[in-house]
Amino acid sequence: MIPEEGSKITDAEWEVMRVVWTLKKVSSKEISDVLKEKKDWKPATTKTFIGRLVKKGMLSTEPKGNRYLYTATVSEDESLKSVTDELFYHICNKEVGKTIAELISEAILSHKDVEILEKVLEKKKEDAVEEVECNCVPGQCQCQEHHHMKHH
Amino acid sequence: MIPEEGSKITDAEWEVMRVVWTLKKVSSKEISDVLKEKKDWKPATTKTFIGRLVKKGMLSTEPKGNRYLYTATVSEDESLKSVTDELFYHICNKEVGKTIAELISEAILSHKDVEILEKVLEKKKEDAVEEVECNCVPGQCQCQEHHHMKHH
DNA sequence: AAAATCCGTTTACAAATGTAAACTTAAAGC
DNA sequence: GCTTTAAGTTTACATTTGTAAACGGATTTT
Repeated sequence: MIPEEGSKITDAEWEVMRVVWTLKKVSSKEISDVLKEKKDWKPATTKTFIGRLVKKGMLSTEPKGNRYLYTATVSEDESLKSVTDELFYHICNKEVGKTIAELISEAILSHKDVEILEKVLEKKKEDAVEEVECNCVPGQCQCQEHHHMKHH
Repeated sequence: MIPEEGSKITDAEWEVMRVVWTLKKVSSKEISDVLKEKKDWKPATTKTFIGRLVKKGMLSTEPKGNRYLYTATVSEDESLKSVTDELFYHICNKEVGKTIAELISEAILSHKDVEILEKVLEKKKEDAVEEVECNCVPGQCQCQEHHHMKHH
């Protein structure tokens, strides 16, 4: 089954997916063992989420004996993309830079990470724009205030 | 009223908050006009979210005539923090650098943004660590595989 | 063979969320 | 003064989410 267009992974489901992404091909027991540890979920709870993920097409099943082995149909990176989109959905395009800056300030990074980021930034210079276009509706960010907003 | 510790702003509520953050002190009509435009919400819908936000303490009210003017009790930056925390909650600490790198690659940034990011990175060098500690439960990221994972 | 266990499936159920109408009351218009 | 309107409050209701027990069939254990 192919995951529905735009099917979202909830927080609880994400916990399950992480286990599958890590272990690649797992039994439900392996999953619920991990989440028993981390979240103190009853096996029944984990089963529910596995079931929902299968129904959503995020997990595929391969029979092994009378049981299943589960694998992910979407990569962690792809899924992470929806989470970051979610983040940027909340702010004005113009603020994206500033927001990333904050992320960096607050993050714990290794020297190697910093190096990588420097490289990415260097590359980014190529397609950096003169000015980022605001994408907001008037009344949801300051940028357009002058040309669109009513005065009261 | 002070916002409850850790009260979350839902996606729909976020739309309302953005209007308030932008216009600083608004009537419910101003809010629902904006969201009529953007989300095609009936005024009743916007009213519901305003009400919930007031109850949660995210909006404070100041009477004006027999109506209210609403203001935010939390800043956009503070609130954004919860959204970004949410993001990093989903991944291993070790992957934070890589994830930020992806954000940068995909983002539309201005030259100025790039400059700012370079500065932040420069500063970050001061407290960059040798190696980022993994914070995952075994079975939820690869890092620990060798020392903790069972073999099957 | 009977009992205990394991796993997938079904059902349950409260809280949160999105969406909105209905109700109430005060103000504004006629 | 009555009517319409506008804003705040209450109620409604379907869906999603988190959490889990119950059920049913296969399997392993005794």
